[in-house]
Amino acid sequence: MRFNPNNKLITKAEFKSVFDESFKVSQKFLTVLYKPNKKNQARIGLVVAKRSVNSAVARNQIKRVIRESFRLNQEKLAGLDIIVIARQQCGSLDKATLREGIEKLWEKLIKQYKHSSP
RNA sequence: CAGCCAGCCGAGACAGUCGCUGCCGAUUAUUCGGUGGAGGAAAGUCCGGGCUCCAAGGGUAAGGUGCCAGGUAACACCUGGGAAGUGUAAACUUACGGAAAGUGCCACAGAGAAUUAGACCACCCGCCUAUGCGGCUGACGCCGCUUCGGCAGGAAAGGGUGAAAAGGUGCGGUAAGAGCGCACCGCGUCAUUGGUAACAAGGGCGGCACGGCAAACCCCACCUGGAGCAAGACCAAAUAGGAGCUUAUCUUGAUUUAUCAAGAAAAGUGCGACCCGCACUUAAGCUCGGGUAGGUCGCUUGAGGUGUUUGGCGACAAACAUCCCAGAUAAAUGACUGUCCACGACAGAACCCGGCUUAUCGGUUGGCUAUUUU
Repeated sequence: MRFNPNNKLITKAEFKSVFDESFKVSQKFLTVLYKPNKKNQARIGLVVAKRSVNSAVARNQIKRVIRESFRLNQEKLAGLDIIVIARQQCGSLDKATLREGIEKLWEKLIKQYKHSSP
């Protein structure tokens, strides 16, 4: 399974459309916004604010873990535009906990999505 | 063993699987193969440059640097030297120009704090009063000494205050003292010698004048135009209207009723600190095409690295040979599994260099110093 530029949200407009009208799933460290995109692949955008995670190394780490997890799970998420927002305590987590967290969120998201649009 | 200085290395090592990205090649329209892919600080953005765009002139302001010589593209950096200070030493530290141009400040304490400094205690001479003792006298008294107090002086040596009390130590000197005199030290000044210089050395002269603060204003010398890659250049949807050129405004009066004469200006913009000064714009007509989203370039071959030789105490420079070593753009350089060990710090390029500063675990190399022991 590959991870292409096609799988990314790039422009301001794309981000804005998801922020404006979306469904939300969250837990303590992460928030996920999603919106159907009428395509047969998933697209992801990452938001890790400098305000919430101070260290650049930690920011990179978070993005890499989430992107890797998305790559492995993208087939299940096909047809959605997704934005993952890191919350404040995220910088203190280790990789394993973070991966576990994001995987649980994917499951929760899929459940909610299928329930809302049968 | 204790310490000082200088340097080097590291997402701990190896293997496998799955990915991301620049370039090259093939295939061709999305894949495959090869190859490259974070740091010593990539950080703070504190200095100095390159590069890009903007800037008509004059003046003012503001800021920076500050022992000397050199290095450098340049510097607030580096090297060598001087001076002062710290340390037994190796070494380390220093905003290290001017207080004899002017202004200002020197709290508290203290008697007195900066230009004739300053008598609180204690010291000394004199005079007066009192007390005691001694001597002389028949007596009144007189004289000498002691102690206490007062008055008028002398004196900057002692005590005390303070960050600092107006050269220091010693001897002489004196009523007590004092550069009052002398010796040495310090200071000032004059030339000499050594050094490119900062400065140093010894010498002559001067009894000493010139307190500290310039990280207070200030003076002197030198330097600085502004903004930054979201710079800037090019291509270019939807929507919305921009730029250039030509003619000019208002009030009053006169008449030939669309002409003449006189008077009067305002606001904004630009010259990215301010002032002066200057230029342009406002309404109408004509002509012509640009800008936003997004994309491409800028974007990595450079004051480049490595090696050798030569010059120089050194920073560094020159010559020759050789190498190409991240270039992303919501932003790549990663994830998982296994084995082993000393169980892994600080931390992520964003136009590029040279420095400084700050963060930081562990390993390792070389040189040097002191003490103890042999």
